[in-house]
Amino acid sequence: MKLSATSNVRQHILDTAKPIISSKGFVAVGLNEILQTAGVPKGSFYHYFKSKEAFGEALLETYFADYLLQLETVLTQPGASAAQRLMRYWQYWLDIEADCDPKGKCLAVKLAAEVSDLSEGMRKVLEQGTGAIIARLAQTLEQGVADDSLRPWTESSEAATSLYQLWMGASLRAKITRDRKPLESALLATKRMLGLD
Amino acid sequence: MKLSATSNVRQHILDTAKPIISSKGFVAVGLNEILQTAGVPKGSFYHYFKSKEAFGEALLETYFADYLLQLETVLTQPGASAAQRLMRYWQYWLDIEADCDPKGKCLAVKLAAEVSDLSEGMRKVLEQGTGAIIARLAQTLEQGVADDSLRPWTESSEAATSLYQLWMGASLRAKITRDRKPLESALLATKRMLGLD
DNA sequence: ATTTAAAATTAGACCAGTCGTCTAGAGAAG
DNA sequence: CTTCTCTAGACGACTGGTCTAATTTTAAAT
Repeated sequence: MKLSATSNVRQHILDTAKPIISSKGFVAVGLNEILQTAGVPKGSFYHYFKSKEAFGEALLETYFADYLLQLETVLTQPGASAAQRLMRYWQYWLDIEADCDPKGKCLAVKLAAEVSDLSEGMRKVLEQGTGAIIARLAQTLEQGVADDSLRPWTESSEAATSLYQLWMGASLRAKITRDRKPLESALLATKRMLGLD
Repeated sequence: MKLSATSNVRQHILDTAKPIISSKGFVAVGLNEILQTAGVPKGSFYHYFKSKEAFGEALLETYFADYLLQLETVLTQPGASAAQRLMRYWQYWLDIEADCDPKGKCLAVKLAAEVSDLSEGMRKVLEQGTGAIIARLAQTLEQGVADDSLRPWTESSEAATSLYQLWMGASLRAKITRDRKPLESALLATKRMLGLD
């Protein structure tokens, strides 16, 4: 079994597609563009994915898997209070989303609106992925309550939900205005909502 | 000059397109679908708009114009405090965005991510439109400070920005989850941020 | 009132591009 | 030497936005 090679090509397609779709969207990008960039013939694509939609689901799945891994490392930095770890996360978010190049930006923000009325499968992955992120944030909020480094205005999972959504909205508006002010507003509001000032 | 008829057809195309694009997005919808639905021949389109992109700009322009008008009536309801008028606005937002049918929903939320990396023209309209909404909200926040019906955590325009973005994010996530919880979280957070509890 | 010039509107051709299919064969594994 | 995975890319059926040329409508002038 050549399973490693199999997943290499598959993963290579996914890796190539990420920055392209991240900047142009899902519908606007054709398979041709992705496959030419990846140097993979079209015939192979349908060996690894049964349709463009299935490919979209896989793209989001791997994206969230990676994201959650990174999130984990940020939120478990040793020698920092829960509040500090959390704020470092938002700071990362700000830096990434304030960058001009859309390639590295959050796929959830980019695709949520476009895709969730279009593909039930992709919508579900988005739902599960964002849910997992929020759950992980809630966990750190709990820790912050325990170590008394922050004081959320409400129950942890409720607070995590609102904070995550606040940042989604800020990122969306940052796409519109093309500057970091929306994100800086979010940072300020976040501090306030966590009782950090 | 048949100027009225001209703008009628033009406006008719715009009106027809709004719900379609509101539910399927900009790129995913072809001119054919819009024009067939509108009963306008394809050849006519380029008489009224110089390109699909120009049409997109016009669509957003009329959308924001209408929106600001409605916003104005909600925020000037007589016999209510600034806080009450503002909360009624968010409640409207919640009701619209929690509805299953995407046709009536906010075009800014639907199109921001998809379009602002794609068309500079549409991005600018989005920027100007959301800016105007935020400015109008800030005005009511000021009034609320004046009549002492609410106590924002920061300067009015900063607060208006964060609130609007919070609701954009909540709407985006409501699209993902297909329920009203994200919006209810936003409502709760809003009340808290305005010192209404 | 009839003709004519001009403008508004439409029909449909156009080609590049879409997703997905399909047949053929290359390459590796057992 | 058979079997199976994977590659190759032409192909079909269709849709995309755009544009030019023709038609219809309007207004003006005789």
